[in-house]
Amino acid sequence: MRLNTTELDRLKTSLKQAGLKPTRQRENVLSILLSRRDHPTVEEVWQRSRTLSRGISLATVYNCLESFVESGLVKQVNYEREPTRYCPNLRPHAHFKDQETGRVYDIDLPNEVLIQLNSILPEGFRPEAIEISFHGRTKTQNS
Amino acid sequence: MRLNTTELDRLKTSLKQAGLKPTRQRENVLSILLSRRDHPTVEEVWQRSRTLSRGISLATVYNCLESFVESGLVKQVNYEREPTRYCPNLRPHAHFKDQETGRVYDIDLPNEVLIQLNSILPEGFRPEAIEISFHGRTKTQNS
DNA sequence: CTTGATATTTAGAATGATTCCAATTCTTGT
DNA sequence: ACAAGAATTGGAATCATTCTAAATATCAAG
Ligand SMILES: [Mn+2]
Ligand SMILES: [Mn+2]
Ligand SMILES: [Zn+2]
Ligand SMILES: [Zn+2]
Repeated sequence: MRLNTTELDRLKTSLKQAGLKPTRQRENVLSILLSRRDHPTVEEVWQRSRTLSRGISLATVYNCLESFVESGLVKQVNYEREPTRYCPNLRPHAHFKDQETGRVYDIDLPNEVLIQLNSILPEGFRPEAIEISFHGRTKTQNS
Repeated sequence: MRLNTTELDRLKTSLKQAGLKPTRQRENVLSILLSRRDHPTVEEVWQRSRTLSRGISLATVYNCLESFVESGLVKQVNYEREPTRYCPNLRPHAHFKDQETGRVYDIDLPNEVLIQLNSILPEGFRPEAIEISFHGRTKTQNS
C-alpha cells in the first residue's frame, strides 16, 4: 500500500495543479481515496491512515478533504445525515447505496440522462449542480 | 391562519389513516407544513407554531415530523449537512435549491424520466428510492 | 361519564459529526 | 540557512438531532 516514486510524483503534481502544497498528509489522504474508491467517511480515511508509517490527525483529515473538495479534486456524498463520504470520481455519476451492506456504488450518468433531467426544470432555473442518489438492495454476487 | 372545523377534520382523518393519534401538536405541525409548501426546517416549523394559540416544544416538533415521515405523510429533504427540511408533496418530484435565497422548489418528475433513471442501473441493483436535488440560481420574478 | 392502559409531550441532558482555536511545525522562495 | 506564509495538531466549541424519564393526554372499555 506504499506508493512508488512515480505514483507519488503524480500525486504531488495533482496537488500542485490544484494549488495545494504537497504535504505528506495530503499525499496520504489522496492516495487513500484513490486506492479504494469505496466512498470512505472521514473516520474511515483516518483509520486507514493509521496503517501508514505515521498517522494523521483527525483534524488534518478534515482539512485535507475540505481543501480537496474546494479545489475540485474530490466530491462529497451525503446520505441523509450520516457522516459525509468522499469520492475521487470526477465523471458525472450518481450513487447507489446498498442499505444492507452500507456500500456506496458509482453509477455512470449518460449525457442524454443529464440533458433530460435539465429539461424538466421550469423557465429561469439555472442549475449549477445536480445530485442523484439511489438507495436499495443489490442482488449481485460480487465481493 | 387558524383552521376551520372542516379543515381540522380533514387533518384528523389524515392522521388517523396514518395510524397516528390526532393530537393538537400533530394537527398544528401538519397544518403548518401544508399551509406553506416551502420546505421548512424543524426550527422554522417550531417558530411558526409559536404564532398559534399555544406553542409546541421543539422536542415535539421533532417527534411529530419523525412520525409523519415514518407513516409516509411527509418526506425529508437534505442539502449537504444543513438542517433537514420537510415536504408534504407526495408526488414523485425533485428539488431545486436557489443558492441565493436558500429557497427550495419542487420540480415535478415525469414518469419517463424515472424510467430512464432506473435504466442506468446495472443488473441486480434494486432501487427502493431515488433522490434528485439541483442547486443553482433562479432568474424568476416571482416573490 | 369515569377509569386504566397506552401513547404523546416535554425540558433538559447526551450524542456525535464537524468546525474552530491557538500553538507548533512545515514548505518554499530568496 | 532564513523568514513569511501555510499546514498540522489536540482539544474546545458548536449545533442539529436523539435520548431520558417524568408529566399529560387519548381512547377503548365498563
Ligand atoms: Mn455547491
Ligand atoms: Mn430510506
Ligand atoms: Zn462516487
Ligand atoms: Zn418537495
